[in-house]
Amino acid sequence: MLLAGPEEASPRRLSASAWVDEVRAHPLNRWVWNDTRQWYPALLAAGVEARRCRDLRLAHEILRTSAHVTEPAHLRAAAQWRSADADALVPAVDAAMTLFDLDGGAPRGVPTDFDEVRAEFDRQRAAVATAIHADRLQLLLAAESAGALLAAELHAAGLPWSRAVHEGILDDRLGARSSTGRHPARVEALAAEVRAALDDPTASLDSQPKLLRALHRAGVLATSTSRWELARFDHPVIAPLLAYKKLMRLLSANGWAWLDEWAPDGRFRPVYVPSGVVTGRWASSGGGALQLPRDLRPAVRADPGWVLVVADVAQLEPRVLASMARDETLAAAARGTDLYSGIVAGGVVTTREEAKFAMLGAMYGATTGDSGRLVPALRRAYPRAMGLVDEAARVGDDGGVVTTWWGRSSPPPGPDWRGVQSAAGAPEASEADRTRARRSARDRGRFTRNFVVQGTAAEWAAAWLADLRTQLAAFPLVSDEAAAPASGPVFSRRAHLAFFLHDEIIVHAPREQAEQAAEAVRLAADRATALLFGTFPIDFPLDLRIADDAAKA
DNA sequence: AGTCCCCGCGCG
DNA sequence: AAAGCGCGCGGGGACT
Repeated sequence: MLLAGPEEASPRRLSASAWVDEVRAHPLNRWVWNDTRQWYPALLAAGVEARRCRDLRLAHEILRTSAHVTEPAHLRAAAQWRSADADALVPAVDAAMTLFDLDGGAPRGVPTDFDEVRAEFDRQRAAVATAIHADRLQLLLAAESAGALLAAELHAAGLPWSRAVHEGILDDRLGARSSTGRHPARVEALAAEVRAALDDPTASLDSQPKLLRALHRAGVLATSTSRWELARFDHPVIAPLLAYKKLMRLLSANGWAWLDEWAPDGRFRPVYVPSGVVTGRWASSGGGALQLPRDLRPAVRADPGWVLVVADVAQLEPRVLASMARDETLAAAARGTDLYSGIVAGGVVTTREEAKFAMLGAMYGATTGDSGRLVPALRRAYPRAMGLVDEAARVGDDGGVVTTWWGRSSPPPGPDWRGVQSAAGAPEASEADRTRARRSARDRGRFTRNFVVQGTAAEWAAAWLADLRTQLAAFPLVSDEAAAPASGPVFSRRAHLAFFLHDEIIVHAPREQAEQAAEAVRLAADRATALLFGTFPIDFPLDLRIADDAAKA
């Protein structure tokens, strides 16, 4: 059951087939539905695109907790719309789903009943109407919903993936694949080297406790087996062991098994989870889409006659911070392409690396080490920007809630956190109680410090994506297959988004649309900046290239 | 056999 | 080299 139609008109009930016809006839309408994941994959498979929507499930989550919503009581009472309660019931995106299911499938997840869907839409409109910064919340809900559409489209499109290139990298790095169930040749050779250096022919290298004991027996008194700690030791076992660990990582995370499971047909199709992170960042599920190793990027390869437009934003988070805080000094340092060089040019620190670690330290809450040591210099140079994150940390430390530019609020502290704090305040509290409470308050302060920046950066990225997606939807189809019966996503015949990772996008484009797509990417970034920050003088420069593969320069 | 947690490492 | 934020995943091991 769907609630459909432009929001100005009165909602109507539609059968699935009537709805498909309706979407085709009125592509510019905004469709309101309970949960994009429940309907859109099947529609895409049927060759139907939705241009705009309101995803009530995602919007509910934002509005229920936003500090800018002054009257949340009705929304909060509608617990059936909470994702956390409903998610366990939502079928996997890839579940065999046909258009018949749209009418007859057993309803699961958030409510599908027409009247309940309409009631939730009304609750949300009322909540926004009385909210502070209602205009920003509207933008957030629109961007969030566009993200929901895009997530389904990205999955349907897939990231073009060359099995041959991937296999070539594996052969090159790991050596020949064993046919006898053993590790590949180079991995086996390194394992033998490690065991020889340990003088322990049966040492187990893949079990952390066993490896640590074997190292101790050989005189390497490490406390962990992490790469950073092992690298400090001067012992013949270290070099082959680190090499072994590196190769084993490639083998287990992105080896032949990964290739067979996640890119069997020349497309990598992760499940994207918009707002899967509390800050509003996307998460992903399956295949490790958010952790594709740099070394494997050459395997991302455009189809014949197509190219990739690969673009990322340079230093997105510090630029967002400067804009939120209206810090014109930091914004001036950010002018041009490299914010960190701008900080050095301002005489704040002496090297680009120092500028980078100081800025990361300021946004993450570093207190010790080189990073923590450099933060005070930044605080002196950019009091407005640093004041914003310091204040966010103070609020979190104090048990409060912080909110992004467009109105997404951090979760309030849970009962465990409050329990630790109140225990430390009791008369009989021990020093250990107070220490634990201070540490937990600081931990939360670092979280809220980062939340406002990471969350607003996610909003900038969402605005960028939504604008770009709309632009690309107007590109002409390039093949003459339009006359053929619809099958598969329509957008696979024109430039379309194929990947998104926090501050980076990949567009897969027919060669003749490449320049136009690249221009759309740039224009979308400029519009996103204006949409969030108006006329504040800040640059969000893109690193953009058009290439056959996505290898980093 | 299934479930949970830890460790380590990949990404932004 | 830097230890500060947010994730997902695979492997091992402890437990039921």
